[in-house]
Amino acid sequence: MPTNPPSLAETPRRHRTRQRECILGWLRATESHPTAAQIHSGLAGDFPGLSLGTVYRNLEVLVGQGQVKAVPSVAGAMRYDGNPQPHHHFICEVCGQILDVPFGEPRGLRSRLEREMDLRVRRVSIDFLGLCGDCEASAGSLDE
Amino acid sequence: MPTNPPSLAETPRRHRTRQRECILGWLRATESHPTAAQIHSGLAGDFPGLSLGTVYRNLEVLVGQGQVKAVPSVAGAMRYDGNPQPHHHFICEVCGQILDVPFGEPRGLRSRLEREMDLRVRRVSIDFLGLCGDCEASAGSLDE
DNA sequence: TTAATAACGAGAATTTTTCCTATTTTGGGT
DNA sequence: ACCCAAAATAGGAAAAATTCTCGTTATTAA
Repeated sequence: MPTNPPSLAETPRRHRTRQRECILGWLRATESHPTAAQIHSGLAGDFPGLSLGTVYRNLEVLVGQGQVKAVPSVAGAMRYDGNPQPHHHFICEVCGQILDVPFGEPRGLRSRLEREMDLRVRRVSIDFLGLCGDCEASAGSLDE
Repeated sequence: MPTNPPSLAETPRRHRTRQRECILGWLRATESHPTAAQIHSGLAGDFPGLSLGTVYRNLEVLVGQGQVKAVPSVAGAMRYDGNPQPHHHFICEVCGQILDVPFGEPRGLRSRLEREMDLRVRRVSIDFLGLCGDCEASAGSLDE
């Protein structure tokens, strides 16, 4: 059950709603790559009645439009990223924090795969796993 | 809630159990990067009473030992990979299939990040997203 | 204004994952 | 071979994450 088949057919004409704009705005305003539940409670102040289902529904739409990226994590819930620019992530294996990586995809990577494997690459996602500065500092003293 | 803190302390002495060996064997024998539920039902013939909890528990152990890799997916459940060698994945956005990529990490990638961002990289995971050969063939005629 | 329909909120339903408990298995000494 | 404590198991309950249903409301274009 993948998300978006590459069909360009019948795209519904989206209505602009306060809810969707707030979700997108909130996501753009944070660096934290939150879960759907975190977005929901973060918005609870402005939207006393915002439902979690609405958050999920809109994230799906925004991901489909390419305005938001879904970041699957090795542990726990899906994280969402309001940065639409192509970029990669560093994930701290201790605290779970996700950081944006300030450089792009190595040149020639996707064409190499397409050349070797008869398939079409549409995007490349690179995750760096390790210890963030803080966690390295506090763990470094114990085992090394 | 990340999986394995980098503590090298108290590793319990594992017992060898038929269940765990079958899970690992089954995973090594397939190319398909199955979910925990698929492993469970795939093994149901040999183990009439194998519980899904046992599958999850053992996968967790095997991942901790580095014998199995957990592959988070953009949509749906966690996938598991019995190939312990460092390698990367291609994921078909249409059929969801996961394929192993026959080459490794571009040189200098992790050191570049460590140089730029004050952190420790322990591994790099590259996912190529796109259309597999079959799906490209059947979709190519519609929208292109 | 009105018709068409996208989106909403609430909650039920599903799916995925973890946790708990009594019971069984394991490996190491006897 | 027998005993023991630690570790693992099945099974089911429970929690967490996500999707779906449905009656209602909001948005858009005509």
